Parts: sequence; C-alpha cells; structure tokens
Amino acid sequence: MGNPKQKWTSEEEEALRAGVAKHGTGKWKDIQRDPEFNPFLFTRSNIDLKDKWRNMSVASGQGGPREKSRTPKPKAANPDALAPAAQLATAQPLTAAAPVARDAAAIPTVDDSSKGDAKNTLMSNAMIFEAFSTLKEQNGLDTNTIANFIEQRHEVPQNFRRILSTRLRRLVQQDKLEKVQNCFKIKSDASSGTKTFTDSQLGKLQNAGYVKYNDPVEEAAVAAAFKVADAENRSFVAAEAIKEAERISKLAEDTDSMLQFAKEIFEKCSQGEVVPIA
DNA sequence: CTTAGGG
DNA sequence: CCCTAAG
Repeated sequence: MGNPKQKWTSEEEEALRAGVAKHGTGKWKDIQRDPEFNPFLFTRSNIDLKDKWRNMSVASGQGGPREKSRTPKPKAANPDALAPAAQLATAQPLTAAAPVARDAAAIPTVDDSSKGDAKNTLMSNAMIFEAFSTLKEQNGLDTNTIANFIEQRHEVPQNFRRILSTRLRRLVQQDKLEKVQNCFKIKSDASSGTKTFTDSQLGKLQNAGYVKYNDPVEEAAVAAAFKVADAENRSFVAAEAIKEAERISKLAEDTDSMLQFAKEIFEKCSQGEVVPIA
C-alpha cells in the first residue's frame, strides 16, 4: 500500500539543518535525541533524518528549485490570532501551520463511519497512545490488544498489523515505549529533561493562536493539561492532557475552544505533523 | 542499535 | 518511506 507520507514542515527542516550544524552530518541519532530539536523531530526517526537530509541536499544542488506548490505559506497570517499572547523570540517562519478546525471536528477517538474513504487512515502513533491512555493497563498492552483496540475505533488497512508492529518497534527504539516480555508500556524517559514540550511547542501553539483562553477556568484547564504534559513531554502525555482538560472543562460547563485546543495538541504531539483540513 | 545506500 | 547490508 502506498504510504500517506508525512510532509516535512518548515520547523522540522529547520531543526534538521540546525541539528546538522551542531552535531555534524551522520549524527542523526544525536540530533534526534537533542532536547533542542526533539520537540520538532520526535516523530521522525534517525533514518528519517538521514533520508530527509539526502533529499534536501540534492534539492538545493539543483539549478532549478522546483518549489512549485510545496511552498505552502510564506506569509500566511492566521486569520484568527485572537490572542497574540507570546511572541516567538526566534523570528520563526512559523506561520499558521494549520487552520484550526472551528467546527465540530471529530477527534480520531470515537468511531467515524462517515469517512467512507480509505485515505483518512491515519495509522499514527496517536492511535497507539490512545490505546494506552484509554485502557489504563498498568501491566502494559500486548500487540494484539493494541491492535484490537484500534481496530474497534478506527478503520484500518489490511496491512495494519504489520504497520502496527513496525510502529511499536520504532517507539521502543525511541524510548517512547518499553517492551516488557510481550507487552508494551509507556516509558517515562527522564533523561530527556522535562522542558521540551512546553518550551517550544506551547510557545508556537500560543503564537499560532491555538491558545486563547480568556476565562480563568480555561486557563486552569490548560495549565493542568500542560502540567501533565510537562511531566513527561512525550507524545502520550498529550492524551493525558486531553483527558485532564476534558475533565476540568466538563466541570466548568465549558467545552469549546479549550477542547479544540487539546485536540490540536494531541494531533501535533502524537503525529508530529499537521493534518491539513481538506 | 545506528549508518549508509539502494529501492 | 521501507528494506538491507555493514559497523
């Protein structure tokens, strides 16, 4: 099956270039692990970095840069930047990464039979972590359980199981998951520090206008969510963050922008990419 | 497991 | 992106 292929964002490319400058070519693992770049490249593997660098090198060496439509938004200002809360110190070309889905965008949590299309198959880490955060199995989950869980809530391709295995393997290699016996458990990686997420991504998200709380309740919810996220700064915590946010949000009878915000984070954090709203 | 190169 | 060969 053809792979969806996750397009590299400007942030990722920049992080990669900076990483090569700092560690040198060939030190892909170091770059990927570096706390400075990890928040942008945590979804990419060292091999991915290598491949991307190869592509970037050949691309720049060409006389005719076929940029074409691959120049998404050089100066696309987000229409609804309601709260220019914080400005990015580093003049990032961040630019509205993705339009926030204002409508009732269904998070890939509940089922969605509406999508008759098979192209929406987002076999991403998000689903995997969703399983962990939902099942709350302290003993870990075996491949079959995870596969079963995902199959129940999402439509999966035929080669799903194989992809899942690959995914799990990679996550273990990246220290995101821990394999004990036949089960996988979320790994608490303390070596990576505890600042990555809030530092970079939150800043960007705020700047992008994703964060726009005006109510103290919302602010509290977001704070709580990030408290969790800050604890581990890994993909899976986003799921936890959502749950926390959801809980507080429910108590406050407010479930609009806050939740939407959490969903966006979940997407970004877990997938590491922006899903353009077609 | 990490790199490098070909597919 | 995936796979395979080397280190």
